[in-house]
Amino acid sequence: MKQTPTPVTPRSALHTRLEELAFCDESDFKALDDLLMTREEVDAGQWIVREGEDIELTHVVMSGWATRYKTFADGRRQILEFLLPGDIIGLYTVMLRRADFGIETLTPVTLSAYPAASLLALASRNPRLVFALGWLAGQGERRLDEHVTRVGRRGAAERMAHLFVELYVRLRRIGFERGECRRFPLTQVVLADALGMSHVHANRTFRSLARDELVDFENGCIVLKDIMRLAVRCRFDPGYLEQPAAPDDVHASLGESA
Amino acid sequence: MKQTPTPVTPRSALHTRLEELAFCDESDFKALDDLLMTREEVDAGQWIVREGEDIELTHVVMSGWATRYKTFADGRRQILEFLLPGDIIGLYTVMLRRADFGIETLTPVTLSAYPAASLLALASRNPRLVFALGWLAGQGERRLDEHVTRVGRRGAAERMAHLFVELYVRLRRIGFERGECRRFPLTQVVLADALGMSHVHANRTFRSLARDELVDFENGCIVLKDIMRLAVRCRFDPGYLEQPAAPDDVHASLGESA
DNA sequence: CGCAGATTTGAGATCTGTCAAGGGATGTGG
DNA sequence: CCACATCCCTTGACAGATCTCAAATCTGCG
Repeated sequence: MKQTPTPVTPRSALHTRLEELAFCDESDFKALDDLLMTREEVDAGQWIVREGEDIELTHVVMSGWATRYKTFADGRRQILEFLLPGDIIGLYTVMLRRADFGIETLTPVTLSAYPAASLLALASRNPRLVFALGWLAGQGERRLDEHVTRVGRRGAAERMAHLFVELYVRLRRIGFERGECRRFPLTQVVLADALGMSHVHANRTFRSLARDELVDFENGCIVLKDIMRLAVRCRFDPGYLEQPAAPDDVHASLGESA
Repeated sequence: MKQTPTPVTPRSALHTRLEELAFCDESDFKALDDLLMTREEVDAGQWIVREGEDIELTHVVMSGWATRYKTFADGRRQILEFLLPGDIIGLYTVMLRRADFGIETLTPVTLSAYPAASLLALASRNPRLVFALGWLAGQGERRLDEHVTRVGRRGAAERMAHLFVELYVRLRRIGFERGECRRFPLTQVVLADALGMSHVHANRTFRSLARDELVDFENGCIVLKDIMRLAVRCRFDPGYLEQPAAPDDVHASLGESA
């Protein structure tokens, strides 16, 4: 019988995502494991990265929830994305050195980290793995694209429903079971900062969804009650979360060099 | 006397940006030139990439303006970013194969393109160049971050002013002269789609800025009249556009393998 | 218990969207 | 050359969405 103290065992979320790509072989996964030897536990509500800080390590979320955000001098805040297990923080922020965003945990979080140069060293020995990580970065950028359209072109209820469905799909994909992928440790203030609205309006919008029995609030957690209807409500198109395989010529090119 | 038919000679914008990085040597630039041999002229208002289309080539904008955007079935549209000379379209969209965004020209555009596998082949011979391109991708992601906060957390006038200043800074950086970097070939509908507001409100907001003599509309072009006051109006912080050098360990690591 | 943080609700002000209409510039065909 | 269509900018009026201010409730915690 397996002993899994956390819902998702460390590293498995990242493995799960890369396995879907069907691109890396055993030596790649081995190299990844070697890269991610370190483990760090962080409490909820803590900073992982401070805005404006120089970054020397690339972090990988192994378990827990975090947010990446920007703040204004006057206190306004915009959450750029939610970081879930298997997400890499600033794959090339390392190249840029300075982070102009902050990272804060929403729950206790387990992190791994590696220095930028390690990844570069890996490039010559495990090019497919480096490519796969770049592919993860590409997925992150697509989600950011969708976040722009969500905030820019959707009404409040549609916007909130859309975020909920995205989070649900992402959680499912990394192996969370039926119950766990519907429970979000999100405060309504956090929700408001992610969706670009006031916390008062976030509450009203949430209440409205709750009246329609699409969501509920239990024990400080947001709970999705009817994902299908939520998806319909916001005309959710999962295209931007899909994980297509790499083109053949890329396969060929990396196959040689491996 | 130089013969320069276009304000920015082909390829120079990309060169200019990479030179600022002070990271690539002559052999890298040579490899870049070889990569970007093709040239394609596209009229204004044309598609370069259609939404949902499979992409097999990575495009680089050599001259002209284009937009990257997403549309909804009901006609709503959100512009994700403006593409200027030296910008690379979907550096790793190639990895993801399918583009879930469209690219459309605002002016006549000159493009270069190369197949994804070429870049991978380059990785072993010119790792610094590939790194530098990734660094450009990182800058793009930062701009997208800022776009999210702009749309999510700024009022209409502040939002518009902020976009204007960003475009100004980007144009300056790639070598446009004083006059040229203040003239934008933007329709107010385009502005509205970028800023996430209705075209009517975009017009009112623009008029309001024009009344304050911050901008003007001449000959179908938006013209910035007072950049300093625009920057003050939106508390513009250029941090996210800065181009820090790569960390030392990255230098060291790539120096060896070159 | 008392505090701190989170949710919830109301009321009024403000912002923004929609609908509608007019004007100016440009291009096309007769 | 004119008539006409098209595209874009502009404005007004009104409806609706959203923000701010304010206050009440609730919950977990020391």
